[in-house]
Amino acid sequence: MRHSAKPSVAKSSAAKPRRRASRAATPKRYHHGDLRRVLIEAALQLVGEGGAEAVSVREAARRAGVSPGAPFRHFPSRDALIQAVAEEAQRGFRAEIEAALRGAPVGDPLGRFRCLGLAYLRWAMRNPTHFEIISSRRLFDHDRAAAISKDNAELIALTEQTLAEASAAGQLRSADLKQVQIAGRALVYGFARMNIDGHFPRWGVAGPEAERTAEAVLDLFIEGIAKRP
Amino acid sequence: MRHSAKPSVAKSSAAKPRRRASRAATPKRYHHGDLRRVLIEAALQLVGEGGAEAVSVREAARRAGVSPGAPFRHFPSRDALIQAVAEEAQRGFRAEIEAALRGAPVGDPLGRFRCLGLAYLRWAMRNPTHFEIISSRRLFDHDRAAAISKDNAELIALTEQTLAEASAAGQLRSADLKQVQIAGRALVYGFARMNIDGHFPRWGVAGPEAERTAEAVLDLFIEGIAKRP
DNA sequence: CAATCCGAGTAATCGGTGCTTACATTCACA
DNA sequence: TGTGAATGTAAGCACCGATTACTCGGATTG
Repeated sequence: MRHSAKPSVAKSSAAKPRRRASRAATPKRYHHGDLRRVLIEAALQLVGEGGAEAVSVREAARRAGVSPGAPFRHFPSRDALIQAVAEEAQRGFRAEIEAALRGAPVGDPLGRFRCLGLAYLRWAMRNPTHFEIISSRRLFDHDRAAAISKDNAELIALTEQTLAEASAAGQLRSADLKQVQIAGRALVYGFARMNIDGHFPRWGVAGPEAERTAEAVLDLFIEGIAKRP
Repeated sequence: MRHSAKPSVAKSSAAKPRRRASRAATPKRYHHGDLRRVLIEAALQLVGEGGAEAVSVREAARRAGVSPGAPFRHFPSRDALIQAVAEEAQRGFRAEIEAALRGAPVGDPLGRFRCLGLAYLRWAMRNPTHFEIISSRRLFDHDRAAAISKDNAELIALTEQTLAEASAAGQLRSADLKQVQIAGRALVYGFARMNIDGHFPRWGVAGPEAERTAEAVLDLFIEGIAKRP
């Protein structure tokens, strides 16, 4: 926020300095001990409260009980802080995808493709702020975040490969795999963003219902691309 | 932007006051004449340059050649300015949709549905900043923008009705029209947002190619929901 | 034509923001 | 036990949105 649209989030849970677990307890130290970690958590909290643009370095510092300049010892800029949050989120996302893939059917590529889509949607619905922060290019410089770009490229390659296997197994109707892949991505991305952007209330999709709708929509798409007798 | 990430857009095309067309020309007047209009245009320009969050009242005023406080005579807040921009964008969007619908086949509901999707995608691809500003709920209060909400509801009802006609004509495979509608919306919305959010470069979709890809992806979806022999 | 009303501009100011610099404190290792 | 590096604070810059008191000048009147 710029300033006065958020007039006073302030002064609530500030001033609770932590220290290394291996040290004796003294309630107030000059050195924080784990400020970087706490700042990331505070930023994540701020994302959840008002969107990624609402992350303010000062407010994060305030919540960490530290002076406004302190965060810049750990992050060269606000963007770098947000990028760190994004890397955190990306790790969680990747873990979810890989877990889902481990539980996917082995001899059924299209079924694996469905699992991928389902994991994508489920994670996005349950962690909308995390999803938002890794999805929009404007929030930070994706080119600098090598880990995130690499992760994304690998996941894209993974779906590509899965689709290719499905095609080779004769499970697909269309021959243009690239179009199928982009369409699938647009579908899940669009669904996840509709959730973030607050479209679902006017579509009559309530919160808890959204995850089931997500699955139904994904199945609709997959039936659409599958070869039928 | 918050401040120094955009250090000096300034001082370029400022100080060109306009006046009512029906008046004689005097190059500098105390009263601007059409400040509201010029501010909306400047804001639209700013959206195009740095995203909707980069719209700054001061910069808009600067480009209109007017003092920083002047815009608040026309808009009670920054959000109100952005909302005015959004209403402008929504008018253009609606006009595009209606034009496409006039040129759509009459006896072919699914064909009309395709026309709707195509118009949506084409407008979104050609006016990404306009699309962005009406798509995200966080940028302004949609509930206050009655015109936009009404427009949206009407367009949603239109696609619903078109789908119902297609279903009645036996053109659809699935019986759950609501899911088909949401899936279609997620597809086109996701595609449009992928464009805005800068995803296409890493998908190997270049700029001019995007519009053709959009059409192909839409056709893939429609074939997927259509009843086949 | 002159007086005046009031819409629409200016100038100054406030608090909030990202970020930088100079300084202070503490930790960890020699 | 010192001492340098790491990490905090304090102060201040430029910018932002928003408010207030003022001032200008176009249009409406008598």
